[in-house]
Amino acid sequence: MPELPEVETVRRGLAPVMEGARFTRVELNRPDLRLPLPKDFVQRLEGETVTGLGRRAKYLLADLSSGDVLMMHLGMSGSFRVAQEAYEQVREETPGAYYHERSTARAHDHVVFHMSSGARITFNDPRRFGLMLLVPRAELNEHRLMKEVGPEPLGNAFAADMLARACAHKKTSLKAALSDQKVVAGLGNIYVCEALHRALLSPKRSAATLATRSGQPTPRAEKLVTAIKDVLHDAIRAGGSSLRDHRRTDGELGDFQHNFRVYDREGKPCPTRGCRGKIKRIVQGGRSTFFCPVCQR
DNA sequence: AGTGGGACCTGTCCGC
DNA sequence: TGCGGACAGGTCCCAC
Repeated sequence: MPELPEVETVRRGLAPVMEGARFTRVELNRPDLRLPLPKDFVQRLEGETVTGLGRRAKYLLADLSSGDVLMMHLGMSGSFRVAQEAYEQVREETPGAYYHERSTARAHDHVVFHMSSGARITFNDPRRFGLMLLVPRAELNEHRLMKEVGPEPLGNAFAADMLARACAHKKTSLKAALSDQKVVAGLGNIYVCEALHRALLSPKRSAATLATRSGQPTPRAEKLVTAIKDVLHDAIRAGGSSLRDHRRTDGELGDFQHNFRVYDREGKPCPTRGCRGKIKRIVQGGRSTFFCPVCQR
C-alpha cells in the first residue's frame, strides 16, 4: 500500500492520539511480522509515553520516554485504525461492572495499542510485509534498515544536484533509480510513475542522463525534482491514495487515486495537454510501470 | 559494487 | 461454483 504520502497521512492520523499518551496495554497476536517482534516488545512499550511521532522514508517513528524508538513499517498491506475505548476505561475504573466490547477484532489484527488517550490503535496487515522494531534512539541512524536510506524528497536538501549525483553512474532506468530508497526515500511504484509523467520523462530512460559527463544536473533533473515534490505534496493534501481497502486511521478513504494521471490507467488517453498518446503498461524489475510513450521521453 | 530476479505472504479478480 | 494464475502500494537476500 503505502508510499510516503500514505505513511505521512497515517502519521498525521495517529499523532493526536499517540503524542503525549502512554501505552496502558499492548496486545500481540502473533510473534512476528516480516521480522520477529522483539521478545520483550510488550514490556518495553507498556508504561512508556510517546514523546513524538515522526516519519523517515516509509517508516513511522514513535519516540518513547524510555529512549527507545518504535519503528513501524506498513509493508504492502499494513494499516492502522483508531477507535475510542471509553467503555473499557470505565470498566477499568469500576471493576466488576460489565460493559460490551465495542469493536470486533478482524482477521490479521496483529498488534493493538491501548493508549492513555483513550484510543485503541489496531495494526492490521494481511500480508505481513510490515514490521515493528524497538531501537535505542542513539542507534537509529546506524540501524541497518535506516543507515542506507536516501534523502527525504520534501526536504530542502533534496535538489537536482543531489539527484543527479546519485544517478550519474547508474546503469539502471529512471524507474528503477527512483524506486531505490537509497537514491530518494519514500517513493514507490505509484508515485514514481506519476512523477515521471509530470516530468515528461520516460521510465525507460537511463538514470545517468540526469547528469552531464561532469556530474552536473541536466534540466531534466530539475524538472524531475519539481515533479516529485509536487506530486507528493498534492497526494498528502488529498490524504494519500486508497486502493483496495487502504484507509486513513479514521477509516476515511484518501482521495488521490482520483488524480492519478497514469497509474493503473492502461489504455486511457494521456492527460498531458495536447498529447494524443495512450497510457501503456510495461513491466520493469517485475513490477508494472504505467507511462505515455508519446510525451514521456 | 551494482543489478536483476526470486522470495516472503494473503487476498482478490478474471478467465475458463 | 470452483480452480488456477496473475497481480497487488515493499524490500531483503542472493546469485551474477
